[in-house]
Amino acid sequence: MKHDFKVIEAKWQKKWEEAGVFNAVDSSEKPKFYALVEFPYPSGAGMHVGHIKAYSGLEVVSRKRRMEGYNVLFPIGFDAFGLPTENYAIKTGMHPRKITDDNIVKFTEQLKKVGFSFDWTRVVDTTNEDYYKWTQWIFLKMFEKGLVFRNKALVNYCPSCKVVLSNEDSQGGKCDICKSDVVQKSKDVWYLRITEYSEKLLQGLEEVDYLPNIKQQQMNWIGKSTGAFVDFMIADKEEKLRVYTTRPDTLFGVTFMVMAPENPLIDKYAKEITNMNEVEEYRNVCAKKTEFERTQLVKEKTGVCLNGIEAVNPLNGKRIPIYIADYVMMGYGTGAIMAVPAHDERDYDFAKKFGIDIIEVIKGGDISEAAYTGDGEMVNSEFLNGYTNKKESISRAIEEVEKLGIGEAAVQYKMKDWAFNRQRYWGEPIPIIHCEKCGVVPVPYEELPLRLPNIENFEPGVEGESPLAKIDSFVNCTCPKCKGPAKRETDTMPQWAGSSWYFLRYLDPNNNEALASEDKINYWMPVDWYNGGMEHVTRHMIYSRFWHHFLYDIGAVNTPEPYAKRTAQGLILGPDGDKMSKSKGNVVDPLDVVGVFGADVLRTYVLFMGDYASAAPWNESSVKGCKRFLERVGNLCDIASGEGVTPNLETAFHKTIKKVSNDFEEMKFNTAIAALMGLINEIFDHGSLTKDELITFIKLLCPVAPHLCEEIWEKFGGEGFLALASWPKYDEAKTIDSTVEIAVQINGKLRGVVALALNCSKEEAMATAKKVPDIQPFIEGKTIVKEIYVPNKIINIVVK
RNA sequence: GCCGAAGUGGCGGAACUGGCAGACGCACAGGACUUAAAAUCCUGCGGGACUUAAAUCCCGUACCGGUUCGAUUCCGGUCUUCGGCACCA
Repeated sequence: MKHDFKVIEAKWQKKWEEAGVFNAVDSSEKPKFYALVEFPYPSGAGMHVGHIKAYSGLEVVSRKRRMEGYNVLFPIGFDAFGLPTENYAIKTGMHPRKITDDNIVKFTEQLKKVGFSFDWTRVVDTTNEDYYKWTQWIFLKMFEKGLVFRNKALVNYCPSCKVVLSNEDSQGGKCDICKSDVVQKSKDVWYLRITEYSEKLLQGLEEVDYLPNIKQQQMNWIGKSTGAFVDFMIADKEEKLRVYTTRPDTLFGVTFMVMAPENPLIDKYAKEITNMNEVEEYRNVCAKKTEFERTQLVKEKTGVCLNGIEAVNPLNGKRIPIYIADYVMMGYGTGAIMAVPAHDERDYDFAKKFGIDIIEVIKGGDISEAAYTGDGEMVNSEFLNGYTNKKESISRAIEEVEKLGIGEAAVQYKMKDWAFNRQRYWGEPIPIIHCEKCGVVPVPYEELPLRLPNIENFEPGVEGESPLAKIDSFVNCTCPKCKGPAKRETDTMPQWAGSSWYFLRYLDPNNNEALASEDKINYWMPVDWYNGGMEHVTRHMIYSRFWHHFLYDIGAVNTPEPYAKRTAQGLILGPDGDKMSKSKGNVVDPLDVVGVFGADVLRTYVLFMGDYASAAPWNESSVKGCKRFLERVGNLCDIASGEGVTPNLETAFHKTIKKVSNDFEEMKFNTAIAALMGLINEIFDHGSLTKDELITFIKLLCPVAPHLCEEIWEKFGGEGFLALASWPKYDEAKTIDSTVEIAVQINGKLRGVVALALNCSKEEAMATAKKVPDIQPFIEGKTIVKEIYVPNKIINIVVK
């Protein structure tokens, strides 16, 4: 039976929407299931096949859950603030509001055409003032709790976008948006103190079910290291020079100190330093380098000795020189290090170049050749001599350092505070007022939302100021504290702000009193399963976990961790195997596929094309294969008659129900679909099936190709929607064949196959195997050394 | 450099806990149907040897070695690709 996909897809999409089949209810006798996918940025280009794959995974799981009797929340929304829209506004003169609204309409239409089972009554839009009111509210709460601070700092600045970027947005020294080189610039920056949550974010990973590589990446990003602070003294001064080290047990191997060029201590002792000219010159050279140049390109060590001052090793009183060098960063640890050239490659290179002593304190290498970074016996280290266990020697060293009052055990994290402002229009205004008298004053809660003024010119200022800085009516205000004249902050929040809590708003999208009501949060949270891209693991995922931990600490949510489980889909590559991109011209438009083959085929293909978590290239021919499969499913209607079970197919059906049920849970959609293809091949080989079996088949396929399956369900008199019908059950006993074909090996080589009764005895199995004609020549006249029989698996006869 | 994942036919990919490697799909080849093509259906399809054919045998999961009756799977080493981090003390 042929089904016109254009007709049936439109028909069922309309019916589902009218009946509200996929609308979640906020309390229910049923168990709840909250499935979350990363909401799209509504770009002008429209949907990408990548979106389809990203949403299809939990789409299938959500549909299965509904059929299993869960109350499912599977929402969608739009993460709509951001630079591409603003840049488009600058180019075309259109207002970002208009662009965003148009794009949201377009995306909504496109998503609906694919038949996703989203709850369309809960759509959120981060640029809606009723939404960003609460983004601003969270910011003010953080401000209140001291997690927001302002600092003049060298920041990553993109000269092309004219915008300050966070470390996360400038990975590799390139602007995440336009890919131009990022430069360092001194700016007033608003920071969120995410570092306050480093340990919580790390610990939290232990309770959640994330894919191991996701956890690993987050751990690397947080970058915890344990060690100690140690105070060296500057010789003849009352000045401590504190360093951080992971190997306090190598203190006796310290032969010099290095400070970051920016270290303010240098200025303090400028008078003492006899070669200050040289020092200043070096500092200037360093300041011109970008972070990228400093960390990526420079392998040759450079630096300058601070003549006139020296440091003192607190354990043995030795005087050692102090250098400045750009291989030491101001932003990590204390901005100064103790150098142990014998056991650190960087210190070794530096010492060799500057002719500094190298003292071995760990045996095992040849320090005349290279730094030795392995383990070994401690030497030349007084009370540490003889230790061979690194852990023990470190804790002994820390013990001593603490006893002498010259330092303490310490922990450091690589993660830095979150630079939170952007000099842009299309973002949430930062609700802060600058008053000459009162300083920085938060906008009172009751004045939220602080609305974006309606403006016409979106160009940033020449110095990179926000376009809002030009709007006097926005800038000029009265101070909430002293009622005197004051000025508003004109920077806006970064794109990541709105997405840091959106999953809470889905629970209660129209609430005017709170982010979401307590009851709804308690009912729905945490998200049971979150799926998205690997590219968001170190940004969106870290940020939103941070916000959620904070909301938990102020009692606004019920759990510290927002997501119980996190998975990720792999990219869809272009047909040429390269990443899809406009410039390469290898982009596949999902709507083209829907137009030619239909949504069911598109959905089936993106799930069948390969392992869900891996990247796979698009292949038009393979799409046709999925089309053929669905047509064959339609053809099943012609050969379905009668009720009950077909004896020859019974085991195949039970096996398939089991496989599909399990595979969907493990996101192994490709093998689940393969199993259904295998089953349909068997059915056609057999020539007929019962109506009951057909219903089972379409129930299993429904999460993947719901339109076709609903249509068949209706034709065969199904009541209500197939989307809400019961998920098929299998009988474990019936998934097993009564006879098994097992391989017979001689000396581990396959020589024949034998059919045996299930769980048959070893004697019987061996006797049967030895009678097989293929086997006989191999055992005739030989001595049987060993007989191996693994029931239902294998027979192996070892002969000599 | 460090951390993680992976390497299987012409292609995308299967293979439970160590037990018949290549499921399923694509491509390709042959056949049926057709005036013809498309579509559909049937058959074959890792490489090699031998053979009219059937059958049979050998090799084969990046490479080298090991453990085992038996290894794509476990262990040691090497190479390659991808992702992340990176002068982080």
